[in-house]
Amino acid sequence: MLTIGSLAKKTGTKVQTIRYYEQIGLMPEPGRTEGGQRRYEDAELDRLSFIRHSLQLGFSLDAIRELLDLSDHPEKSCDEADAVARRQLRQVEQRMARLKALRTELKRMIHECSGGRTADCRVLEVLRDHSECLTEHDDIEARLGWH
Amino acid sequence: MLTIGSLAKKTGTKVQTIRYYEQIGLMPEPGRTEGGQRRYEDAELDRLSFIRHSLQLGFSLDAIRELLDLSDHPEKSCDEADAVARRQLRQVEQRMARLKALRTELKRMIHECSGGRTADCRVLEVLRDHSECLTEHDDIEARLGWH
DNA sequence: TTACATCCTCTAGCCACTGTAGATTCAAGC
DNA sequence: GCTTGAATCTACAGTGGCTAGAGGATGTAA
Repeated sequence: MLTIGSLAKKTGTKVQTIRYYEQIGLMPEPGRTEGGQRRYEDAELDRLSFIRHSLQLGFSLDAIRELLDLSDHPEKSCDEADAVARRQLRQVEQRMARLKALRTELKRMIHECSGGRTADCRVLEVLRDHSECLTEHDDIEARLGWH
Repeated sequence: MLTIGSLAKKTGTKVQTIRYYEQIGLMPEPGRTEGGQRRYEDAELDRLSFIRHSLQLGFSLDAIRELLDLSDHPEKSCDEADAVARRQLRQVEQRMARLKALRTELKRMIHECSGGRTADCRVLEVLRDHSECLTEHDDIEARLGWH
């Protein structure tokens, strides 16, 4: 039997975050003491570990919900879990490609700037004039995805 | 003289976004018609282009505020602008390193999964048990940064 | 003048939390 | 049994960077 605080410590989660997961239905409603405090079993520790680890691998809470559901049904085919992971991999690769382009542009900008007054600053100049960019980066998408 | 709609079209921004930038003080309050509609000058078009382009390069609105301020003072040293860009580069490189580790782990997970029932699914297994991971990815930081 | 696209303000929602306020409960020491 | 103080409880507001919608006013071309 774990208090919410020790569950938090064991999983590297904040207490409020656990309550938040319960609120959005990712964690089940746990048992309570007479006084109304939450008490957790090992199954809930496992579930939370699963959630946190999946988050660390970049899955969204929605994707995690899907994965948990699959995990709860051992007799189902694992094709779906596989598909979720592949989708995630694709996203990661897209973000990497995008970051690579950004890095190139930033490096060039910084490299070309040789100090002096902001009036002549290459960094600011490039920011002012998109046409100075070598790479295209017109689409600002997936801004809520992180990493 | 541009309406907010044509400014939006020219810069690839949504109308509401422009109003939002005004609200947070990133864009100045423009002139208005008698009826109260916003009308923009070329200077404002330039400023918005600067903002959008910087966003595409991954700068936060706060960093952009700083850059705009520097750009408004041509006599200042450009060291600061340089520093902002370098900071951004560092962030981009950190995110790339992190994504690379995630990609490795995801690929391994997917590769090892050979179909069948979810009970035996390697994807789910790895998610369940962190110790199966080769790379470390304990810190979930910078979740608000995107790309 | 009439139609209708565009504009206005205001509010709420997105994700995945985080922080705070003020009240209650639990466990250990006396 | 009593006191203390840490941990817990609920409820709500805020983060970044927008986005969507309601409900009404304005601008412009035919």
